[in-house]
Amino acid sequence: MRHSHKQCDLTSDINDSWKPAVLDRGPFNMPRQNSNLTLPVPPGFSLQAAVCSYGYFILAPNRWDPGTRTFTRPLQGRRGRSVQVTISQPRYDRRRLKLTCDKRLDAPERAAIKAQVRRMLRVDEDFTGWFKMHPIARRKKFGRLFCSPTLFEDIVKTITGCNVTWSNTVRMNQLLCDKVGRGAFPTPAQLAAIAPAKLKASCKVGYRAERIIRLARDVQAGRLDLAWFEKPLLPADEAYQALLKIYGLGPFAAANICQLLGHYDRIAIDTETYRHFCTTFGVKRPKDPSKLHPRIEKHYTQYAPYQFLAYWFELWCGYETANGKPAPQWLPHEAGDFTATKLQ
DNA sequence: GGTAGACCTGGACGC
DNA sequence: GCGTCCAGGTCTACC
Repeated sequence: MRHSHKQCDLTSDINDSWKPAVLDRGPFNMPRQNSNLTLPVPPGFSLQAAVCSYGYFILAPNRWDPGTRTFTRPLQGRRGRSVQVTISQPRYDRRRLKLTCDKRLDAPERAAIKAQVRRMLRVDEDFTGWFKMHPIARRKKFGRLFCSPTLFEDIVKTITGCNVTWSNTVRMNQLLCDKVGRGAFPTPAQLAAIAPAKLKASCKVGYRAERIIRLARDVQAGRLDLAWFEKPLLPADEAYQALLKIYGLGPFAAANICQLLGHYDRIAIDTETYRHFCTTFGVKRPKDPSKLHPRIEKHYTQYAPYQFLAYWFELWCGYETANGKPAPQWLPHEAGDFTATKLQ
């Protein structure tokens, strides 16, 4: 569990600076200003392994550039303004990430941007136990599953991933950013202000519109406190049961959000899990695949409390094999063709 | 508690 | 080009 683990002390804040940018002089040929930040990371940390480890890195507004091995996306700055951040890991100093922001930031804003990056890349989580248990995963630096800068975005992304093909999930997230978030991922306030019918029509989210907007309005009105789910030491089961009470989240979605919160002792079982389990372990797929749940759960008990990481490692390696190259080299259009419906 | 149907979209397929 | 069917997870009504 993320919050029960020993947290790494990576709070030092050195070398942050702002300087006149030469990247963009703007329409009036006036120099703009940006901020360059540094973020300390633990030994052995790999940016590309942390980013290219879970499908959400492909979803808008996230952008991984395989050529430059940099990650870019807008994050929330002060008073909700959008700050475009590019993250790289310099070869000369693997212990720090370089964050290039397109705006000049003050101290609180720098801290906010860093906190979002730390969440996305799970910089503060301690994976010692997992790496000890799984040497192959340790060699591949696999464990930090990519997630979103906010739990709200993680939940919406999970909803858009349910009951739909992956290519459709990609489209929904792109439209949410383009039509609602002005290029960034929509905030609860932005989504709360839209009528479900309008969201359905503009972002092609179908019946999910009501679920997404009800979530946004509950968060916006303070009826749902998402910070509660990120409390240190919150038991995984308590988080799971509370997630199930959110309208639109069932067992799969709640279990998936649990792993995004750093609780790995529960597997989010969907049709992809059935496919993987049956093909990998030579199990005949029953007419009612939900009968496989106890077998799947029992099989991964050997990896407790990291069941989901062990399962996802197998699945992710399978995707890389199917795609003929490691995830950091995938292009966005290449990542949508190897889920359950395509691989069976 | 268990089950069936509806929800929505894009893609595959048959004509 | 058009119509039909299917996949996907959750909710709700019904038994």
